[in-house]
Amino acid sequence: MAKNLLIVESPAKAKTIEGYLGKDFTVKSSYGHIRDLVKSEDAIDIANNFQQKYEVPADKKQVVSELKKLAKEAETVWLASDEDREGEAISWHLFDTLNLKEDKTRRIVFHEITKPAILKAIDNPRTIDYNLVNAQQARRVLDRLVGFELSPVLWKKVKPSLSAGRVQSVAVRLIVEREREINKFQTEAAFKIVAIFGKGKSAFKAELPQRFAQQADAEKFLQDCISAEFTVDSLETKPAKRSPAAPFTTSTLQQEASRKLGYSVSRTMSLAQRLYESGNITYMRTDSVNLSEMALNAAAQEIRSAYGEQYHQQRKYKTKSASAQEAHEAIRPTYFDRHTIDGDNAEKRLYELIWKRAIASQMSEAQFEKTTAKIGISTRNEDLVASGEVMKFDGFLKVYLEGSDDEDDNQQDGDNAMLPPLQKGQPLDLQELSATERFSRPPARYTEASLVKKLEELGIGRPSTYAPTISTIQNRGYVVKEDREGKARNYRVLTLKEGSISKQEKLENTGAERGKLFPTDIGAVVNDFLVQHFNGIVDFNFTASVEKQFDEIAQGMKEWTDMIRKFYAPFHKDVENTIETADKARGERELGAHPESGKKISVRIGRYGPFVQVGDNDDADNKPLYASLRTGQSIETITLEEALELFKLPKKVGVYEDKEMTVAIGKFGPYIRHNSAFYSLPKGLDPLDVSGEQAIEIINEKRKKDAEKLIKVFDEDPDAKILNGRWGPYIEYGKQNIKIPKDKDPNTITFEDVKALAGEAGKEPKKGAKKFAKKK
DNA sequence: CAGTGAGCGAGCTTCCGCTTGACTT
Repeated sequence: MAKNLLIVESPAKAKTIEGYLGKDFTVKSSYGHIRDLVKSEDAIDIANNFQQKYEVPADKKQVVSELKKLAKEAETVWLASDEDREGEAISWHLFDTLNLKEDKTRRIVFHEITKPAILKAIDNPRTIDYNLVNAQQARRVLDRLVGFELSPVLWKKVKPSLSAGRVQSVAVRLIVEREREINKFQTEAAFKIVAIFGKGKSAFKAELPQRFAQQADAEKFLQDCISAEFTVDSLETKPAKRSPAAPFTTSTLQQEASRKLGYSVSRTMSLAQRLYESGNITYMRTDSVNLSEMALNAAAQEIRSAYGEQYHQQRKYKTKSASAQEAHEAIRPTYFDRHTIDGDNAEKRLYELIWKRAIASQMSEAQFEKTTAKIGISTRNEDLVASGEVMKFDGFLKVYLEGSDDEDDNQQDGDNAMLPPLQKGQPLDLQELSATERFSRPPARYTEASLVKKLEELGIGRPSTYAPTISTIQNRGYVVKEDREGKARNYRVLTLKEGSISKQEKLENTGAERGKLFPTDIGAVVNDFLVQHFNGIVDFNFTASVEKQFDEIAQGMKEWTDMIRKFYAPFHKDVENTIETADKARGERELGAHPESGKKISVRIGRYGPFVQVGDNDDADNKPLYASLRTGQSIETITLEEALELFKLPKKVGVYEDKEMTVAIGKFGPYIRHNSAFYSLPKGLDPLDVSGEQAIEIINEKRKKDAEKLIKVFDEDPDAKILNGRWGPYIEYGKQNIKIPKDKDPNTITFEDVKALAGEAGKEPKKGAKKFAKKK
């Protein structure tokens, strides 16, 4: 029996540490927190100094009972959870739940999983820091109070099942406000002047630093240049350098994997988890950019042997973020000499990204020579500017260049190009001069990753919660991640070539978005409601200000119950006030009057989502008409014309086999409905233009395709079929799709098998039953 | 993927942070 039981938070960490410590130590994991506040209302006794009621959740019962048993048998129990607020609380919960004895328990901490760091920690045990534990309790209690008092207000005033919280509500607010900035953005157009000098290999570009707002001024500029002479007025060459970025934290890894590999935040995290579990990288939930001494040395050795001494430059990075708790190292490869790893493609790519970033962070800077030439125009006062860059030493760029969120492509023009040798006073030969109309751009919509970046800047959320928070706000229907098509836009180009000016009108696509976060109407209404009634909570500085107080509690300078009491009294009053006095929030907006009937047209949120209403509710003679908004439309931006369009559908287009055919637009686009079946319209076909003949054709074609997929229909029930799907045969039974088990042959399956496989859910599974099963 | 949109009422929903698997496709 091992004399010592050492408990860490993560099982992968436990395995590594066990290898360092030898036979005297059993190393186990708590799998994170082992206790939480009970779910019920009485979790916090407000009248009794915010006394909390904790319980061990069902999925942790087994962990706790195993740890209890091992703790009883051990001589000494070492609590080695992370050295931050949550980690300290985990140690305390373990101490309390496992009934540990003070004289048999040691609290130790380390920031890196290396043998010397762990041995050093064991030599320097301490006791549980109750100030830090209290800071965590304050954090936990505050979040519960805010979340569980605010959410029910939304159920009453907006819609059931909604949620609000310190973190998620600010995330939604950022997206709602960004969307409004974009909506009200006024595009400004101006003409950008670009000249091309010289021919062939010695051709280069120069730009006019200022732009012309008016076409006439741009044209005048081109006119003046017809007879002008161009000379190099000045030449300046300056050295420039670029330094590598710090190794990854959770947030920067998510951003860079999104930019360079196109991974969603949750995909990145699950891939990283696999890399961590296979021992290839250090812990992936961290806010630290710090590397251990051991890692610094290993990186140095690898850089020297792979690239040479001149490429190495030791660097220690400091965290910028004030909220960082730095319980771990930065994310780095466990072994720097592994340039690549075994695993699937996605894992490999993420590993290589992590490897390159960590290696580059210990490399020398890249050196450039930047040349700027000013080119005078004999007929004008302005100068054209040409700039070029020559790399003198690649340094860290040999392995890695950080991506950029900036999608601006015109900015980069000519920036990295090389200039031919030039001399001051040299006359230049103009090949072409163009004035192109360019437009100012609204702020960019958030991607998952850029939202994480913003939240981190605001100190809101933690590495372990960025990905879940983004899922939550999408699951609640506050935000959708979508592609949206852009719009065509005309722009003008004036070109001076061979002494004459030509004018052109060109077409470009603008505003197309891929994988961006858009607020829904319900998100906007909930946000406005919270901003109006609970401004203090959804304030961008709320978290920062409570964090400051948590820090004071952690330093023993403040009583946690005092802090919570001071917060709770006015907050609770607001809650009660709002329940009593606030109107129901529906986001209603009047669009105007119907052009023919003069009836009022309005939009608002209803039980089933945003819709348009024509006519008044209390008009007894004429019941109002309703139509749901389509994907991409919102009650904030829909116009009267667009709203009226919605009433043109669904439209009856004819009769086929004695049943009506109706064209409508659903969640997945336009479709024909016939005899309770759905048939999607082919792309490009305007749903308002579909004729009866076209509809019949579409229906028949779909039937033909379905018939090809069909393997068998059961005699006992025609709703039970075997079909050929994307991944092979499967059973369709009513609305349920069932995978064929490996031990069954699709050709010999009987109806009895189908019923057995369908199980309790049966032919028409209840909505609730399915949802429940998924949750469990 | 339709249709719906008033109001009643039972019984439910909900937070943030720390961890992994167990699910289906």
